[in-house]
Amino acid sequence: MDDTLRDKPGYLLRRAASAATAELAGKLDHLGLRQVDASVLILIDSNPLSTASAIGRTLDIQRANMVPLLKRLEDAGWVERSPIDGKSQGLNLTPAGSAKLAEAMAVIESFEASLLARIPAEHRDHLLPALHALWNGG
Amino acid sequence: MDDTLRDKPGYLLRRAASAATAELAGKLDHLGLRQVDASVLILIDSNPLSTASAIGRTLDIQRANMVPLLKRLEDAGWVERSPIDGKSQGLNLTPAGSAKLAEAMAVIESFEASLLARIPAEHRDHLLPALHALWNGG
DNA sequence: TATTGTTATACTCTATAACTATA
DNA sequence: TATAGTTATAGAGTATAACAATA
Repeated sequence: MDDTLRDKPGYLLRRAASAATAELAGKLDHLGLRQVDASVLILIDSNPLSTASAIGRTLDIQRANMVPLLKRLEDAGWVERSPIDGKSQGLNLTPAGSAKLAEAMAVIESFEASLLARIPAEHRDHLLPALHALWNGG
Repeated sequence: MDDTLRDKPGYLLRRAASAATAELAGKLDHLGLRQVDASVLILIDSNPLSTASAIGRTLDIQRANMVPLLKRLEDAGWVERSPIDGKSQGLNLTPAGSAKLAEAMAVIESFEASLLARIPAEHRDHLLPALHALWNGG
């Protein structure tokens, strides 16, 4: 099959992202985490007391879809809420959440390192700047 | 919001792909096409008489999901089938399908060019080799 | 035995609309 | 007026299992 699409940057981008996504998802699955769960844990950890809405805005997740997501993290005992004012709730990691995040970070960092290792050295350092330009230049 | 994720290649890859995907989807929408429709038209064009199963394998689309997809393209008058043997059917573009593909290609190529143009010149030529290594090196 | 095309179905992810309460 | 949290729901997209017919 002649795959004419192989050299189209948009197609390649999608396929590479999809392959990487699937691979990482498989590794995080062993921890009982989806990628989005890990992303939320990371953001809460580096932004204690931020709200569900703010986390959602950063990750492009609708407010409404944050509800079941956070419920899952709360039910697992990884995240807790504390009232900020009458309408907002600040999110924080529990000790169990911090421990789970540490496990997740180990998986993620080894995965990211392995991603970069696959790229020939002469191209490697150009990937992040290029992706950054693509993401923001839209 | 401190976005710790900004410099993780896997995350950046996913966000860049998602942004590019959404942008191209918007442009193809004017033609009544989804991205996957365009991909299928492209592959049929460069591989006449290939089967639905073969197209699906190349694009990582399940056989079962090719059925409604091809039905849509057939109903639009862009694709036709001709029996290869008792169990396989070869796919081809109709003249209307070729015309639609030409429109789609114009959109896609201008989009791809604009994607590359966003990348600073010193990084630009490294993107495709890097993505290729990521996609295949999994 | 393996493959093609197909049907039916379930599951995940995401989007939208509406509502309450508070800032 | 705008925002936070929530509920309910709809729509894509994708995955799985099963089947008949053919290679």
